[in-house]
Amino acid sequence: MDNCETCLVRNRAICSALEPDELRDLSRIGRTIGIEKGETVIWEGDDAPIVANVVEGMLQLSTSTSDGREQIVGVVYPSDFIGRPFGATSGNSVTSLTDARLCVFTRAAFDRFAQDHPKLEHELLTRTLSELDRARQWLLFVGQRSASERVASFLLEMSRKLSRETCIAAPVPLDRFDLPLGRRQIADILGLTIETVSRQLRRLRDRKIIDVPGRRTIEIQDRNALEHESGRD
Amino acid sequence: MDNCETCLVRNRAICSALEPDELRDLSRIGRTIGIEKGETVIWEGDDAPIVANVVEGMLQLSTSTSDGREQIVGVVYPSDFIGRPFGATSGNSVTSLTDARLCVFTRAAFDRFAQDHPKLEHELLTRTLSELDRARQWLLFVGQRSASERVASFLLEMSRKLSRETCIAAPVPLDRFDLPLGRRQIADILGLTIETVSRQLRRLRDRKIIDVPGRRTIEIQDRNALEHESGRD
DNA sequence: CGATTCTTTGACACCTATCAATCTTAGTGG
DNA sequence: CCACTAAGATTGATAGGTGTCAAAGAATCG
Repeated sequence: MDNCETCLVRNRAICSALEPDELRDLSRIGRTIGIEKGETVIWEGDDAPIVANVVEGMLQLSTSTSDGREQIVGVVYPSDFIGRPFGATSGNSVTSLTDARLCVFTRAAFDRFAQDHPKLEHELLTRTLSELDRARQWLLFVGQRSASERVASFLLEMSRKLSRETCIAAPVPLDRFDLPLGRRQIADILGLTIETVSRQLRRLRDRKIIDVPGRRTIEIQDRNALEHESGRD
Repeated sequence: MDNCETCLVRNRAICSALEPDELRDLSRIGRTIGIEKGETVIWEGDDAPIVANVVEGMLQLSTSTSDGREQIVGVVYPSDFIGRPFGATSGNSVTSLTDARLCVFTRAAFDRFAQDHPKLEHELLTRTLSELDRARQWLLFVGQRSASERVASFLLEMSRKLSRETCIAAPVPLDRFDLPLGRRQIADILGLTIETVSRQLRRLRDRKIIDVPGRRTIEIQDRNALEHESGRD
């Protein structure tokens, strides 16, 4: 790996659990790669040969059914960990939604390193537990929320997440931002169709809760109303 | 705890990662409790004071929305681990669906023990990773499957799970079994209403794929057809 | 520009939730 | 042992929300 010292996620990724010298050891078995939007780095069903930290960008975790439908089961952001260490096959594909940078390790090397560094494992464990909670929260979301609630929640989440990207110091939700995803992807994330997403955006626009000046630009005009639409979560 | 030697889940729960002497140490900080059907042992939002292994029975993990709807986000079986160690608040309630037996630890004691036993943490980590995969699989399920697919899958899952309960050695799916759940609970698990569940069961019965001799008894008459209904997963 | 891709919009059908009534079962007390 | 009751389950009628299909409208890229 190039230089952990200047790494954007140095203090947020699992590496934060390590001492400087341990970090140097870890850096020796990893390397940073750039990937393009749309690239799939891990395939569902493979026993993926790699694991990685997300340094920059946004990626989707997805599973598909035998009849071709696809559901996005998670979205990961910088500092999140991807891949399935310790020898089980990956249950989902990982595909980048935007251009991205990853700090990757071969699974074998990572497994070995983790074995010798319980602190790292502990950190990974607490993260995984949180991730599990998030997944279950999402379950609630997809299982019981109406299309309008889903779209509203999605916009709010984006507004929060994107602000972290632009300005880590002051995570104030943005009122205007560009979606890094197309309608197709939004629909897959929310478990809806593109048409329904489109119609819901229209409805929010008609009611002056948001504006959609460009195809991918969102401007939140009435945040309270949007939160109300989301079902207050 | 009473006696790990005779414990039903000794070889399947996280304890399986420990040596006999370590196990004895762990047993000193835990104890076995019986709980009744319907009892809630962990409440959503609390920073639950306990964690536990499920020894016997079936419990649900659930989250509820501000407007009172409830979604079951997971079901746990013997040998599964419940609770949220390492100081975060629990994102969901844990309620027993049947009478059950748990092997409980105070969170503080468990956290301390885990710190000194990386093997235990490692085991917990791999389990949590698997659990995460399961949750994401379920997400696909709730997000994209029709009512008939959900009910069919549910019956198949039950047929598998219940056979493990009755005969650990030979996990052959049962063709006739009693559901430990009422319609309300099934509906919550599947993200449907009780009426829809009822109608789907009727439909399967009409087509001679299953029989429902008693309110809670299911008899699978055409397993292939049922698997076909489930969308083959 | 022309072509391709993405998005919006419309009409329609279908699935599931909702509401309401009936039927069944289990539990209770006379 | 038999009403009686309350809870659970089934069934029916209806309405509403989404998906589907089809077409038209923007935007992007060569």
